[in-house]
Parts: sequence; C-alpha cells; structure tokens
Amino acid sequence: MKNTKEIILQKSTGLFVRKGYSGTSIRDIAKEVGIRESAIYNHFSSKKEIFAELINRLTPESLPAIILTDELLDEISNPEIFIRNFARKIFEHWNSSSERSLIKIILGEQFYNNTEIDISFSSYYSGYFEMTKLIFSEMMKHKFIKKSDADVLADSFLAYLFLLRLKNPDSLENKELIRKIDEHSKLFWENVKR
Amino acid sequence: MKNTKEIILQKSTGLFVRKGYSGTSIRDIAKEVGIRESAIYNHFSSKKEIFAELINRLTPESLPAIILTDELLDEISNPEIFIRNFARKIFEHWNSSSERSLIKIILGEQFYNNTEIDISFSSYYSGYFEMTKLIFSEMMKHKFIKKSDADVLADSFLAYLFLLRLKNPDSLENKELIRKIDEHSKLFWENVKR
DNA sequence: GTCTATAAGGAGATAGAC
DNA sequence: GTCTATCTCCTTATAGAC
Repeated sequence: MKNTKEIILQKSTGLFVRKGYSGTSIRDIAKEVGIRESAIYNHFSSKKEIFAELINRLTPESLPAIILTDELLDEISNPEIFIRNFARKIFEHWNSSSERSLIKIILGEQFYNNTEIDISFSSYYSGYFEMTKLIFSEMMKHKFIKKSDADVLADSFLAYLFLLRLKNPDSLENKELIRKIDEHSKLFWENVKR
Repeated sequence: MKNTKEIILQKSTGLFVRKGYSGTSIRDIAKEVGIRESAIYNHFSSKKEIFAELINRLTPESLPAIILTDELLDEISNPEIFIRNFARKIFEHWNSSSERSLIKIILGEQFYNNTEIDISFSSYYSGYFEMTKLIFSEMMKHKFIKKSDADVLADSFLAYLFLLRLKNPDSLENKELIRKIDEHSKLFWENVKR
C-alpha cells in the first residue's frame, strides 16, 4: 500500500499530463486522490512544489546509464547492428510510460511562465544529443564511419526518432513503427558507412 | 487603426503563446487590450471562441500555395538545388512569426482537454508530410532520386528541420542555422541521389 | 461599444478540531 | 493526517447605464 504522498504524486502526474499545470487544480488532485484539499498541504506546501517534485522524479540522473546497456555496447564493434539497436533503444525509452509523461509535460509547459520551474525541450534534448554525438565522434575516430559534422549527424539520427514519437503520442508497441525505425537506421548507416 | 476585435485577437495570441490557454484569463486579455473584461463580450461570446477564431486565422488554407512558390519550382529539374531551397523554405516558414505562434500553441495545448478545439501535432504535421512525400514520389518516378520508402524519406527530411525549430524556439535568422540546414540537405541528397 | 456593478463559483491556502 | 470551515482573491460571464 502506497502512502498518500506517493499517491498525490502519481495522480497529479496524470492530471498535469492531461490538463497541463494551469489546467489542474489542487481540488482536482484531492478529488483524484480521495482526500480533502487541505490534506494535500500536509505533504506539499504548494501546487508548485508538487510539480517540482514530480519533474524531479521523472528526470533520470544518468541518461547513458539507462540507454547504453551492456547488451547494447557488446555490439559496438559491429556499427550497423549497433546503430539499429541504439535507435530501437532510444525509441523504446521515449515510448516508456514515465518518459511519455515527461515529454508531454515538457512540451506543454516549456514556454509558459506559469511555474518558475525551468523546463525546456532544449535542455531535455541535450542529454540525448551529447550522448549520441559522442558515440558518432568515437565511431569516426575509429574509422567505423565517414568523417562529417557530428552535430548534424547526431541531430538527424535523433530527429527522425523524436518525430515518430511526436506523431504517435499514445502509441504502443507497433510492428510498422519498428519497421520504420529500422528503415531509418538502414538509410542512416548507408549514408555514414565508409 | 485596427478595430478592437483585431486587437483582442492579436493580444490574446501573444498571451496564449506565453501562458497557454488555461494560464490566460479574460482579465489578462482585457488588460493588454486596454478595456474592461465585459467589453470583450461585445466581440466574442466566450474565451473559447477567441481561441477558436485565433487558431482558425493562424491556419493557412493551402500549404503548397505558401511553400511551393514559382521561384522554388523553377529549380525542380535540378534536384540537388531544389532540395536545398525546399529545406530552406520550410524552415523559413516555420520560423515566421505567425507560424512560431501556431507551433507553440499546438505543442502546448495538443494534449489537453481544456478546450474542445481539436488541435494536434499530427494533423498540423500531416500537411507538410503529404506535400513532401508527393515531391519525393515524383522525383522517384522521374528517376531523379533512388527508389525507396517515400514515407521514411519525407519524415527524415522534415524531422531534422522540425528538430532545429524545436531546439531554437525563439531563433531569428542565424548563419549557423542555415549552414546546418544546408549540410542536412547535402547529406540527404548524397543519400538519395542515383 | 465601453463602462460600472455584480453574480456565482473556482482558485490556492490556512486555522483549528479530532 | 485528515477533517470542516473559512479567507481572500481570481475566474467567466451577465445586466443595465451611458
């Protein structure tokens, strides 16, 4: 059995995702949790604090630790396979329930002054970008792939995956989607291989 | 001198972009316009109606008419140049003031149930997708480019441009940005040419 | 077309009993 | 830790004078 604080966080995540920060009231949250509004204040001192805590929990400490699993890195000497699996892994991650929530909240709130919480797509994305850029830079150094602009390479690799994510906000696992991701990886590989 | 209705639409666009639909009140709008809240209701019957009218005005009737200018189509027989100019044109369009507003509002509101207005990234994007897919399909038919999956091609062409747009929500003209767009077009062309 | 005044309810947040 | 009760301000919207 979860304690009330956890339930508040869980329910308010759902509400913020569906209705946005401004569109969600303490009243809404209390109703979903099944307590009075005043009881919320035993656990959080303000609505903003709920939001901040929730963003904090949704944000992973280390992205590479999540994405670059041993299983994935085992294939690093086979760049074609590695690129395919890397793409699948990133999309799978973006398709996870908590990451779907985070992306929706970031895209929904990034521009607004309603919270003083600093969230922006740029800072969200930069973790993925730096990681991907590093991988391609290393691949260039080891002559696995052609020398070219690593920034553009990383962006064009990730952009397609993120677009698929945007186009399918509620998508589950889907064979056609995986086919497209693999097709993208294949085209990408044809383009960068030496 | 604009009339009040136009000023309301103009000011509320700015507010919806900055603070979102739920985060913007009739009071905010009235204040920006310089009239009382009640005076708003001489022009619109509800906040929702302002929003609907504004989305309607921001949505172009025909996308191809805006993007596929004669100047652009003159180069169609030179696919490398056409692709470069097409990419530049789309980004320039996405970077225009009214389109920046529309994109921000769509990304900010698409998931929420706060308005009954149906806006989603998917339907916004599909106009660009269909147009781009058609162009590449024609290019394949005329053997200007290699035969491959036109869906994946169109998405990967547009995805990079849209990602740049997302990464730079307030960007103005920028040489580095144009260089990246051109680099993307070049890589893309190398990949699809026969 | 804009104003003042006001309704009727929702917002975030607190005090104090249990 | 949750409740009832309440505060104060904000919300959308309307009525009616000018």
